[in-house]
Amino acid sequence: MPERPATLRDVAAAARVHPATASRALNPETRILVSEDTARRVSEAAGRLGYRPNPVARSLRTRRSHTVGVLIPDLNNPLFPPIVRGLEDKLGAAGYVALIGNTDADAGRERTLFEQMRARHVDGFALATATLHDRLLAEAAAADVPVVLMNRLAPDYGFPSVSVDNEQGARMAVSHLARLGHARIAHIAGPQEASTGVSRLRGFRDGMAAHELAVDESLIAYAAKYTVEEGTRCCRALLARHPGFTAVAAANDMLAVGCYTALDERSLSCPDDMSVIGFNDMPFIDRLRPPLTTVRFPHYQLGTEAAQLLLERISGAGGPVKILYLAPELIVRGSTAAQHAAGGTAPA
Amino acid sequence: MPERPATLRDVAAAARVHPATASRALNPETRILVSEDTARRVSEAAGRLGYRPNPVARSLRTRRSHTVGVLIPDLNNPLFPPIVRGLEDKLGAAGYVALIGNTDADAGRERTLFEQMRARHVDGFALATATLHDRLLAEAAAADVPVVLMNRLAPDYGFPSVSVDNEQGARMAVSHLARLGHARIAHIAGPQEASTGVSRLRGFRDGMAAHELAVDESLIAYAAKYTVEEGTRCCRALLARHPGFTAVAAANDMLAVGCYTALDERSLSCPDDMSVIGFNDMPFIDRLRPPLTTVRFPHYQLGTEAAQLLLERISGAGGPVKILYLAPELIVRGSTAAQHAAGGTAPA
DNA sequence: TTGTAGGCGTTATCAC
DNA sequence: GTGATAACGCCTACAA
Repeated sequence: MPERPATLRDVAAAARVHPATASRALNPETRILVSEDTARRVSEAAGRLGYRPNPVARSLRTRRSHTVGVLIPDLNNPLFPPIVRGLEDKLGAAGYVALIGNTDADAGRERTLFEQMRARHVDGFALATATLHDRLLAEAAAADVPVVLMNRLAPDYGFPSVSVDNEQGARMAVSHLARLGHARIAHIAGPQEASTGVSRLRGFRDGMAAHELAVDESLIAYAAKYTVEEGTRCCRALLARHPGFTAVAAANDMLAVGCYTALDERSLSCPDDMSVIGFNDMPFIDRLRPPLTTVRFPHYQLGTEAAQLLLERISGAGGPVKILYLAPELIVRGSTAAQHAAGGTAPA
Repeated sequence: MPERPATLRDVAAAARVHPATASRALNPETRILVSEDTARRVSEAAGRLGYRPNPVARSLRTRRSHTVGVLIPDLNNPLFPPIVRGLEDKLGAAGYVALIGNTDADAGRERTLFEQMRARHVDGFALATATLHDRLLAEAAAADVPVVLMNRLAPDYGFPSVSVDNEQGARMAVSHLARLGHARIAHIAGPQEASTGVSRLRGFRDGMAAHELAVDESLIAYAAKYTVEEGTRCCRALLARHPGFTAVAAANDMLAVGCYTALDERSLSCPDDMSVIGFNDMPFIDRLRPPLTTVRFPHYQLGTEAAQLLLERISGAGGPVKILYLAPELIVRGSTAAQHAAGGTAPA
């Protein structure tokens, strides 16, 4: 057991070569430059001494930290853990580690974290916090930092991205409700500064049109954040206006869960009095009361694909910017039901 | 906008001092060594040039990475995100960042991650994966690496730790069931290589004894992991033995959720036919069907306290090793009910 | 094929 | 109080 961890010099000395040669022998890229025999001697010595290259020194020299910054709204939102795991698993296999930052959807916090990560010389960023008009993204683009967007788009800045086809997913949600006989359908829209918010709203409108259903603008509520509380607030507002709707399509599962609370307050039963559909199919949502009908996409895979794209950018592979869409899938559970004659919250 | 980020040399040149002096002026610890006037000139120049110290170079020199390794079983277990957030928030405030590793309760993966993090020169570890007899911990102790244990204990190795008082919590769970009139109470024990598993089992026994209830060993099932699937498997096994029990105390919420599935399979109603109580009060568990009665402790605070203890160890403050216990709290919800005469799964 | 030399950016340890 | 110097561990022209 070496008191002080073995360094390249130690290995070189043990193999009776110059440190530079040892470096070449140990580095896969340059191993060909060194003779078969010395290469073997060096790696044998390295193994014997338990040599581990010092990544800090390597980073200083190569200006690569093998570290990436990951910005998400909040790890407590169950949507993100599987995405982060996908990302970390893929990055880890390539020798990278992720620094996670939670922005709480606060632009100031986001900027602080971004700066701190840049100061730590991360090699790139995976951002799940992009907004459509985003100063941070503008700066990142100007500074030519490798960036990949997760779950959200920001077409103005030309970054690669991985996300579900939100419009398609929202259309599927509306179609499901329409086929169940619902005609007066409310929408709780997500924040309109995020692409998810506007795309799902657009998908909602398209879906309604496809079924020749009228969109009542008073049946669209706008959530300021993707939180349970905002879902409750929006659903309360819709119920207070009380225009006799029988179903709610929420822009994501958190908002849908918030609806449950608002319905409970009025002793309205889901799905008997009101159908609710979400978006994301986040973990455990299938075990709620009632199990939520929702639109699924593969979270873990979103993470691995994002990692893949980011690694490509970091390795400097120019090529065209890839925009990857994952297919949504409708998951029917217990929160939606056929509209029966007397159902709904008919106007007084 | 400087093309190349400003370095300490640049600042020194701009302030017309030697780099070493600039370093002293900028470093809070050594600022007193430098004259009022030059200190001002240097920081002014630093500000003007937008100087950001290069943490990689600093790490190489100081052998401090301002980075800590965090090992947890699985980020997808909803218990961990709030703990990790507490940890990260506290560490971040002190200029540290966390590297998260998911071990999936696999000793091999754990070792690999540990080694990789050591290779990256993390300044310490926060471990939520400790087992009672743990080679990794033995080595960490021998190597004198700063370590703090989260949620679990390992008394043999003398590390500081933060956890809930598991025995007390388990006793509270049993008392709750006993007061509801349950006498034949089953326990789904956690893995016995983890302190949580043995402490909660001991608390279960103590609680039963306190209420003068007999512990039927055939009513104790042992889960190999803290997963929903294991909970289902264990509950199935208990029901198959069918010894007329009316309540289950599970060693954690995941196991309790697994019970729901097993009960559903037999068309047994919770809480009418069977009361179920969990442990942890993890996020969203209050919205399950039925809402789970459980034992709560403050997750976020566990993270912040662990960060605090770790920072103390890293800063080299010797002192006695602190073992911190957080108080458990019983949270009564809909999964437990009074035992009624005809209830339970009476033997055939 | 291997050795030499220099430097990545910072800080510790000397002198002055 | 400040400057000079060296080193942290590694990589890479360039030279031999």
